[in-house]
Amino acid sequence: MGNNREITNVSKATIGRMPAYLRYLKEKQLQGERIISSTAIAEDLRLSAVQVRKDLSVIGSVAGKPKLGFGIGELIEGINRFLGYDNVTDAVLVGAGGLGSALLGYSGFKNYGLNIVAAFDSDPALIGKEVGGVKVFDASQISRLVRRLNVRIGIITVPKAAAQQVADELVGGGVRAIWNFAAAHLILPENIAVKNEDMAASLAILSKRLAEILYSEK
Amino acid sequence: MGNNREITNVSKATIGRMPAYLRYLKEKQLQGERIISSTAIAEDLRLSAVQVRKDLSVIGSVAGKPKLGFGIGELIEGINRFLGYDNVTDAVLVGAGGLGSALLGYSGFKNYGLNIVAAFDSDPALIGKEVGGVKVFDASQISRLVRRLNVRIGIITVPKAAAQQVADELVGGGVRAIWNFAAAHLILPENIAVKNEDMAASLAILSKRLAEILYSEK
DNA sequence: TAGATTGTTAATCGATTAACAATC
DNA sequence: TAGATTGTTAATCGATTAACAATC
Repeated sequence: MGNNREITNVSKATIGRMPAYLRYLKEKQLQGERIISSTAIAEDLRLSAVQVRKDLSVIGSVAGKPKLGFGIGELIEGINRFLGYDNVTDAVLVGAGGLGSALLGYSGFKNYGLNIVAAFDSDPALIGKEVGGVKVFDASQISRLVRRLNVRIGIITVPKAAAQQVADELVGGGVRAIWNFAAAHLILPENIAVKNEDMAASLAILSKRLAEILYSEK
Repeated sequence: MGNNREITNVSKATIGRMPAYLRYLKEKQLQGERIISSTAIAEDLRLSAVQVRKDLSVIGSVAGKPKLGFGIGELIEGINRFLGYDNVTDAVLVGAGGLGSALLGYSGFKNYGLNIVAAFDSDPALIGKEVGGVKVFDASQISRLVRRLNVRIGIITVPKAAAQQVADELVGGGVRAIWNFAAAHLILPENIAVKNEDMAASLAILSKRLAEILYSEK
């Protein structure tokens, strides 16, 4: 995150595919490959080769070589830089219940440039404990602690009913980006980045696709 | 899920917004409202009024009344039917670890027409136990049990390395739709619906937006 | 050199938004 | 009736794909 110097005129779709490229390329590198063509990437990732080339072109520093392809190491380095994985950003998580503690226990976020430095909950049984190596504080301390720790990213994993208030407190403490796992749509100022992780939306899309498939076979 | 009679020519984007409309309308209904205009919905949900009307138009049965707006009860019923929430579909979940047990403990899926009837794991400490009221079976039984239970939806919450094999076994048992929470991209036949829940992709989009906001203020 | 692959410009496709007639 | 709101057609915007020249 941190210092992505160039300002992004890159589509959300492209940004969203970058982590998948990164995972794929790392795997190839592990298998001892050093060079790969957009055609090969496209085939394995079920994309079109043009799209792969267009996506990869946003990593300013990397250029493919006609006839040969792209240097895998170079691409990995470029994507890491593009996504800001090279310098870690601090975050806090609010709601150390089921989903919250699952996220706290997930060690992979560090690879994605995210470091959860504190958690909050209103349950006295959780306050003061550690979950996934992260200390849980009283939810009443959100604004104060977020400000003191100078945190810019907040993760919300509280029940729907509490989500808006939590969001307001995070923003009050200086948070500028909210990753919202609650099934509630938050009302926030324009200059706050919000990403809703709407499970119901995902499930709806999957279910409709399933219905289509089953229907088309009848 | 179940019996969505009409075949969907509805965009993924529209389908994805439906659960948000539903939540919003239920809330309004709870507040005692009976009628609402597309303008009001749009304002609260930060959408455009035209988009709201276009989205709602896919619910064949519902028609708004010029000057008045839409009947809230009618809309709720229509969206429930559209999304197939009126008849529940069975699913299985593989990987009863952190994220898996969080999902098993989440009672809300039933409202979304999803009923998790069995879980699987390879950890002997979990097999035979119940998590969130759902029994955990040995992962070696996936295909057999899925077939016997006649399940069509599989949820994957295993580590990356195991995801492809689990997917293959689910499909082998007759699953036709996979909700994949593993950071792995699955290779599956054309006629299987897949929805990847790629946390890294979401986080990347959020981080880029944050970087833009912070940059634009400097 | 010949052939494979890149990188870019133009065309297409899909989704959103603007314009406006219909109507309660 | 007058005014607000719906529903639809056309225009715009954004993302993907096709076409093709450049090049190692």
